[in-house]
Amino acid sequence: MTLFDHPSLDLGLNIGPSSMAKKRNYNLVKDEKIALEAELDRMNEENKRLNELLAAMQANYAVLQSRLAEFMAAAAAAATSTSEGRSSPGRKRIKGGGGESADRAAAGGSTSSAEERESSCGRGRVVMMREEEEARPRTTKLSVRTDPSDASLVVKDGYQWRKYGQKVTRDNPCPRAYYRCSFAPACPVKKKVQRSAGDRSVLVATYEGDHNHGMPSLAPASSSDHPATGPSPCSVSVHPSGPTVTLDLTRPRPAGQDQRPAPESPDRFQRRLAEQMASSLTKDPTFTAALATAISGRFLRLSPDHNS
DNA sequence: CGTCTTTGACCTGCGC
DNA sequence: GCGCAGGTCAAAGACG
Repeated sequence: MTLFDHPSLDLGLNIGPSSMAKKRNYNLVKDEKIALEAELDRMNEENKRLNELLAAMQANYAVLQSRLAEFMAAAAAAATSTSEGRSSPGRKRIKGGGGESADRAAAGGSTSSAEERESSCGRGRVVMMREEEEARPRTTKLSVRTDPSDASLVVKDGYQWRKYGQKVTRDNPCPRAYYRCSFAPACPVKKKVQRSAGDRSVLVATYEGDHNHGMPSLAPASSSDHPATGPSPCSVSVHPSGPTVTLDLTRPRPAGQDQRPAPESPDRFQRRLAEQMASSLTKDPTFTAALATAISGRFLRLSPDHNS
């Protein structure tokens, strides 16, 4: 299908030059109008269905996220009870109470027995897990595919970061970069960025903590920092076969959004999605060229030479 | 001149 | 206690 055949690009421009030509094409235009209205109805129906699907997916996402948080907290609590309850060989007493290192042990993954412990320990355990969860800074991971030739350890996520260190770790020959949020002086969020050991084209960013301020890129003054190559879940491109909208819902959200516990309302999400699509389309030179071709094509089709 | 990056030194926790 | 590894500090230099 070419752009000219695409129903959404048929702009309905009645630019016929003479009344004779209009009369001749009256029936044709009428048929076309009916067909377009039918197509519009169909699209509206489909849009409605997709909206419902999107709302359902958002609900599932929220449920999964809360389950994951509960599961992680259960694992941490299980590890704590292990170090307190029994003697753990090969592990020294931890400075300052041992909460942090217990968390690290849990992050390492003693998760197999976590669920059964949770089920056997009852409600008091759950309350304790909640308290631990609040005390511990939240960590999220974000993988971004980049150009393999690009050696920089920069993940554009809309926030302003200040690099304060770089280190080569044992398990990965690629250096790990350490960043702090520099937008607000008191913002406790830290970020570690390192190339994946398996796939060098993938940057893995680990975020720690929650921002105590809004997203700087949402402010008009600093819009230049908006992620151009960042992990936007939506991308729009124009192919010879027509415009293509790619929505990658499998990817995690950017840090600033991901760290908000409450999911966005469907209305807000749709608006943001529409803004992103419109922005991508208007920025894409191939789209504007295709649009110009479609309009000029429409002009030519309605000219007397082409109607005879 | 202010901000940011680089990089070696230092600190801290963990395993032996 | 020592060594190792990850994380952080801070001085120096680059850059706009």
